[in-house]
Amino acid sequence: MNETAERLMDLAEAHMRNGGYGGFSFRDLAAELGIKSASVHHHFPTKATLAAAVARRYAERFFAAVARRSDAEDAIAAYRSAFKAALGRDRLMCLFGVLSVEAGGLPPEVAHEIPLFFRQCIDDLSQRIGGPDPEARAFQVIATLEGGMMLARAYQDTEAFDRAVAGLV
Amino acid sequence: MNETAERLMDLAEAHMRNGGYGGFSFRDLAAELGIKSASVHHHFPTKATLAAAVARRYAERFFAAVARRSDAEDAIAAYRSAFKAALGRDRLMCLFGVLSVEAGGLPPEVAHEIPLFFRQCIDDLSQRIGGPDPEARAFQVIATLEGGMMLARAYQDTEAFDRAVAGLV
DNA sequence: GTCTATAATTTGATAGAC
DNA sequence: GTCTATCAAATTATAGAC
Repeated sequence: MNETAERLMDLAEAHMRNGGYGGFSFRDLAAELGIKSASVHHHFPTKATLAAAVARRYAERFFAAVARRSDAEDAIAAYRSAFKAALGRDRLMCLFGVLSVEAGGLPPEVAHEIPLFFRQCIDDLSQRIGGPDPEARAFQVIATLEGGMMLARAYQDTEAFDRAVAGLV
Repeated sequence: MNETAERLMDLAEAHMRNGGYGGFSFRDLAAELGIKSASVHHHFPTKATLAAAVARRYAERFFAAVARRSDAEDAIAAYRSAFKAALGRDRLMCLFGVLSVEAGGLPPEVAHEIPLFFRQCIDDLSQRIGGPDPEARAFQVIATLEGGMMLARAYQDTEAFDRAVAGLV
């Protein structure tokens, strides 16, 4: 993977997680990188291709982060930490949270990635936690974390996330 | 309020809750109504004006529905019912959930409405529920409900919402 | 790998007739 | 209140030179 291609994915990811799929254009990315939009098409033939690649990379990194944290924390705490880290200082939304709500207007190639991410979240988390109905609990945990990110954006305050997810562990 | 204007708001709301603010154009609305896009501008001068009006109407209706349900249910159950009703058969997202994740790319006029809705949710719910820290609990409930809607969209299955929110009451 | 140039389409919006 | 006509800008994407 080329370094320019990776920088393009970084920029596209940040834009999508802040303003959605329709919130940026190839010209935006090009301008921010100091090249022309035609050059962006050299790395990613279409916007859908780019977005799908960004989604796959996001999922890969996310699950690697969760696995890394699972050494020191229990599973729910690991997911909570991973979501909190994704929120970060800029209060960026989870990429797949964005894609879910915009799903009805996305190219099929991009929408295709959405259930893959959430199924892996639920499956992985279900297997790691105990209790009477681990799958239902996993749904609740992921929902609360995604909703917590949303509230942090609505309030423009990371503390809204902390309040929303404090009761999880 | 004109009947055509209201139909335009209905269409715009459905589009936004399915594909986001960028997921429709004035021409789309006009075609679905059998008129021309220039006529849409007669009712709403700009797209931002229309979206802000839709947001205010959505909030008004939502809180009216919650209040109606609060006669027969406790507060958390009333909010859960209202969110479930909003999700409906078409698995439409909560409008303000959509706007929150897209906030970074919205006209200020539209983004302005976002915290108003969530503050009213949290304030109202906090006042109605008991427990040691009702505000933190309200954050958790709203987050779980919004995230539950998101999961229902991701799975294309309303039952994902039910599983996510089952443990709330 | 980047550029210039450009095509084809869509978009938000306006002017003015009926 | 709706229409025709139109505009200016933006968008995705392609062709071909360097």
